This record gives sequence, structure tokens and C-alpha cells, in this order.
Amino acid sequence: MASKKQTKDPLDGLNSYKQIAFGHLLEGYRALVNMVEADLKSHSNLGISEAEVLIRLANSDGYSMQPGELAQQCVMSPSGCTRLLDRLEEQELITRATQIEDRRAVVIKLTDQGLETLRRMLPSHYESLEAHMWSKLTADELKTLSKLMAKLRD
Amino acid sequence: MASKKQTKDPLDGLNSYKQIAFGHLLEGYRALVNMVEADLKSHSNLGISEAEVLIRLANSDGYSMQPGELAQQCVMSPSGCTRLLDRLEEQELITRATQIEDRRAVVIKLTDQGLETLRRMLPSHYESLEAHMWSKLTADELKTLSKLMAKLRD
DNA sequence: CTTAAGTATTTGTATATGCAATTATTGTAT
DNA sequence: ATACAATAATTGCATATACAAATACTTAAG
Repeated sequence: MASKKQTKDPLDGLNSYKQIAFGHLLEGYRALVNMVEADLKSHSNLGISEAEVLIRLANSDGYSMQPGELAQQCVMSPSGCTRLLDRLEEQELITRATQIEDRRAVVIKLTDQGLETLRRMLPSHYESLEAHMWSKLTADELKTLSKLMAKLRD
Repeated sequence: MASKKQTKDPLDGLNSYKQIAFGHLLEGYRALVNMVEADLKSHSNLGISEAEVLIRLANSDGYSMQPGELAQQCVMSPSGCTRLLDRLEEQELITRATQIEDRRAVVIKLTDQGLETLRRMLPSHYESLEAHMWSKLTADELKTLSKLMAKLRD
């Protein structure tokens, strides 16, 4: 008769609902982001990160923020943020200026052209989000998802 | 007196709960994956994609799958999958063999070493997921999240 | 049979991103 | 005042990943 007590094989945990939840998060996120980004690129020459930065700037006080703040909000590295801002500056969608009070810091500002580009791009972006995300969940589900993801972030 | 009817500014939609839900999804996902991947790399020399492939192989029939199937499950491009498999093969965690019935296809197989590596790595990976995800939500919340993300994926 | 279309994977190339080191500036302690 | 730590952003470098084209093989049509 086999012993009742056994060292548990870690592989046994692979199909727990917890593992599956993580798997669904990976799969769902990637699928969604891929579709949204594809739509975005077909309607503009912006990727999802570029769009996100423009949106955050549009939401910010005076349409301007510092790179570090932006990097934190977007959950990206400072260097990644620098490069992203390089691309946006290249397209003249933002400007960079050194701050007067603290000359280490930089002020990013959305240009008129950046704002206009954002306005032109947003309707199709919303359509995309509607098609791939919002229409797939009820309002309650969407709010629940929002709350749960915020918990994971914090 | 201003006209009651106005062309709506697309920017007005930026702070709807729908937009915010998308934002929280981006932020929560990135934060979680960054933390889990950091833990993973500190306990092994595998990234999250590598770990995912090993896990999917361990779950598969005969510990083997085809690259295309794997790429679909992992929501990645075929070429991305090829490169990922290159790295795993280099570390001798998987083997590649051409199929006999269809010689275009390749059979990926988890090696003994791959299985052992996975067994060694899983406990700390579970701890990481516990710390950064599972412990932050109740069982019900976790199941809800799982269901909602699966809806987005499909 | 032979050719064309389809499928599975891989490769060339481009790009986005992160880490670690660097530069420039500010704050602090003696 | 001067030196030293802290902070903001950038840069060099490495790497992961995607798209498009190429390769190798199979299936279907005539």
C-alpha cells in the first residue's frame, strides 16, 4: 500500500483555476492589444504606446508632463520613454523643453499638431476598443474588470 | 445662447469608465508581468515566454507540440516562436524533430532536463504569482477575472 | 503525372524596449 | 564653501519580437 503522504509534484498545480486565471490574463491581454494595435496602425502611424502617451498628455494639466511621470504612468522604463518621446518629437507631435526651476527635468508638451492628430485618430480608436473590448462585456463586467486590474497594479 | 447640438469633441471620451477600464488593463497587466518576470529571472535564466512554453509543453500530450500550435496558444507570431524555441533548444530544454507523416512540421519535445528545470522553477514561480496576483484577489474575483479575460480573448 | 495552390517553419531585417553606465543638475552635510 | 549623495534624463548596447520573403513539403486539379 502506497504511503498516504507524498511530496507534491509542482506540476500538479498547473491546471488549478489560479494558474488558468493567469493564463487567461496573458492570452486575453495579448489578443486584445494585438487587435487594437493593428487597427491603430491601419488608421494612423502610431503604435499603442505612442497613442497612450498622446492620450495621457491630452488628459494632463496644460497638455504637458515630465518624462519620468509619463514613464511611471505608462509602466515603462525611463529609457523606453526617452526613445518613445524621440519618435513623437520627430513627428512634431510633442515638444521637449528643459524646465527653468530644475534644469535636470524636461517638460513634454503636446503640440497643436499632436492634439489634432489625436483628435483625428481617436474616433477609430474608440471604434476599435468598442469592437474588441467594450462590446464584449457588459457595463458591470467592464467596471469589475477595471477594479480587479487596478488591484493588481497597486 | 449656445446651440444645444454640438459636434462632440473626441477628447471628451477620454475619461469614460470604458477608457479607464482599458487603461487599468494596460497598467495592471504590465505591472504584474514585470514583477513576475523579474522574479522568474532572479530564480532561473528563463523569461516569462520561455516559462510559458515549458509549462504548455508539460501540460501537453506526450510533452510535445508543434510550433504553430504553440505560437497560437501563446498568442505570438510564428517567427517569434521559432526564435524562442531556438533559445530553449540551445539550453537543451526542448528538442526539435521533423515529423514523419508531414515533413513540413516539427515536433517540439520537452527534454528530461527541461522537465526537471520546470519542476525546480515552478515553486518559486507559484510564490511569485501568489504574491503579485493570487493573494490580491479573492477566489471569486480570480475566477471572474479569468472569465472576463477569456471573453476578450475569444 | 505534372503543375499549382496551400501549409509549416525558418530566415533576413527592422524596430521597440530594457539594463547599466553616463551626463547634468540639485540638495545636503560638515 | 566644498564635496558627496540624490535625482532626471539620456545613451550604448543587448535582446526579444514582428513582418515579409524564402524554403520545404503536401495536397488538389487537370
